[in-house]
Amino acid sequence: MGSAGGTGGRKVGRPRAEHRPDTGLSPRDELLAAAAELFTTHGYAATSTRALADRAGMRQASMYHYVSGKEELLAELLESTVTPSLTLARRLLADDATPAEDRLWELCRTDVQLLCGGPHNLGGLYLLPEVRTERFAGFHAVRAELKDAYRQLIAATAAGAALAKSELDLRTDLVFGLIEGVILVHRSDPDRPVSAFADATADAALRIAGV
Amino acid sequence: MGSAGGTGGRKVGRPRAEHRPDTGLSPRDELLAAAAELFTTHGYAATSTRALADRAGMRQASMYHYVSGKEELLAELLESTVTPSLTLARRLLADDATPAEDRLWELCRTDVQLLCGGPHNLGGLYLLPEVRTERFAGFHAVRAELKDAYRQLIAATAAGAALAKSELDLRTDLVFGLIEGVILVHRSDPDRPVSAFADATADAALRIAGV
DNA sequence: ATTATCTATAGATCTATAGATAATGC
DNA sequence: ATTATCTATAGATCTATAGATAATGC
Repeated sequence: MGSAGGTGGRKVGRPRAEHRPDTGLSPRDELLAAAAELFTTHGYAATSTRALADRAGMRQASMYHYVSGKEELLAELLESTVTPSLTLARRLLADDATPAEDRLWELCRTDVQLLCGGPHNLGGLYLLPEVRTERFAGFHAVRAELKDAYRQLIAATAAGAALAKSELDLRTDLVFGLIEGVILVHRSDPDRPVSAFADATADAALRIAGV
Repeated sequence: MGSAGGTGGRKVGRPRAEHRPDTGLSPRDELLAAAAELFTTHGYAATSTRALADRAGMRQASMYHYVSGKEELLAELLESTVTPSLTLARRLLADDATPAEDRLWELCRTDVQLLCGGPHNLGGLYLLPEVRTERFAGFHAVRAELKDAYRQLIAATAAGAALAKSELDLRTDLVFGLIEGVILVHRSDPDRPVSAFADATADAALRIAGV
C-alpha cells in the first residue's frame, strides 16, 4: 500500500511498452475511465478488451492483472452512477422536516444533475442491453431501491396521499421514466447548460406527479 | 415473382436443412423478425449472423442471399418503427381544423401506442449505441423530422405561441424525451395495458408542454 | 523476492465468400 | 436453366492463460 503517494516517481514492475503522460490515476482507474468512454460511445459488446487496454495505455493482457474482464468494469461503473443518487434519496426520505414536494423536487433535480453532469454520458450506461443480465443484479437492486424512494416521496405529497396503488405506480413510473429518459434528451443536445436543464426537468417531474 | 401466393406448397431451390412449420413469412421477413427479437433482447453487436440465421431457420451463409448483413436488418427495423409516427405527424400538421393541443395529444398518444405496441420492444431499438453511427443516417433524418413536428405543434398551442426559441426547444426536448423514454417505462412493466398507459403519457406530455 | 508489466499464443468465435447441390420450370 | 439453399472454409478477430522480463525492495 501507499503507492499512490509519490510525485509520480519510481515504480515497481516492468515499465509499460508505451510511455504516456502520467494521468495520476491508478491503473485500475485508468481502465475504468477507458471503459466509461468506450462503453458509452460504442457500447459494451462492441468494445474489445484490446480497445480498453489500449485506451488505458497498457497491453491487452495486462488488463487481467487488475480486473477479471469487461463485466467487472461495467458492474462497477453502473453502481457508481446510481449510488450517489441513492445516498441522497435515503437522506431525503429521513428528513421529515421538509415538505415532500420540496424533497421530491430536490431528488429529481440532483438526479438529473448527476446523470448528465459527468464527462461521458455515464448515466446512459444502463441503456445498454447487456445490463439486463442477471450478472448486474447488484445494480438492479440499488436502482430498485432508488425507484422506491421516488414512490414514497410521491405518496407523501398532498396530491399523492389520495392515490390508489395502481395510480401511484403509474405516476412513479412516469416520473422515474422522465428522469432516466433525461439521458436521451441530454444526448441530443449535450451543450445545454445542465443546471438550468435539471431545474426544468424537476419542474416537469412535479407536474407529472400531479403536485 | 408470385411465389407468395400458394398454399405453402412446392418451392423452388434446395430445401432447408432444418424443417420447421411454415411461418407464412418470406425468408427476408423471417430474418427481420429474428433481428427484431434478438437485437431488442441481446443488442446489436452481441447478436451474431449465426444466431440470426438460426432463429430464422436457415444456415448462417444463406442469410447473405437476402441481406448484405446485420446492418441492413437494423436499418430497416429502425425506419419501420419511426415511419408510421411520421406519417401521422404530417397528417396532423396539415389538419388546421383541429386545435393544436388536441393534435399534440393525439400524436403523443399514438406514438406511445406504436412504440409500446409491438411484440418485441421494437421502439427500444434506437437506444442501441450502434444506432448513433452515420450508417443509420436515414433513420436519423426521419426521426429529426418527427421531432420537428412535435416542435411545430407545441409552438402552435396557445401556451406555445409566447415562448422564446430556447424555451420552445427545451419544452420540445422534454416532451420528445418523455415519449421516447416511455420505452424504458414500458420495459420495466411490460404487462401494463398499453392503451391506458398511452393516454396517461399523453396527458403528462401536455402538462410538460405547459398546455 | 516481489511486482507490474510484457510477448506469445491456443482456442473460440465471427463474417463473408466460393462453390456444390437439390429442388422446380420449361 | 434457374433458384434457394447447403457445406466448407479463409481470414480476421477476440478472450484468457502461460510464461518471460525489467523494474524496485531488502
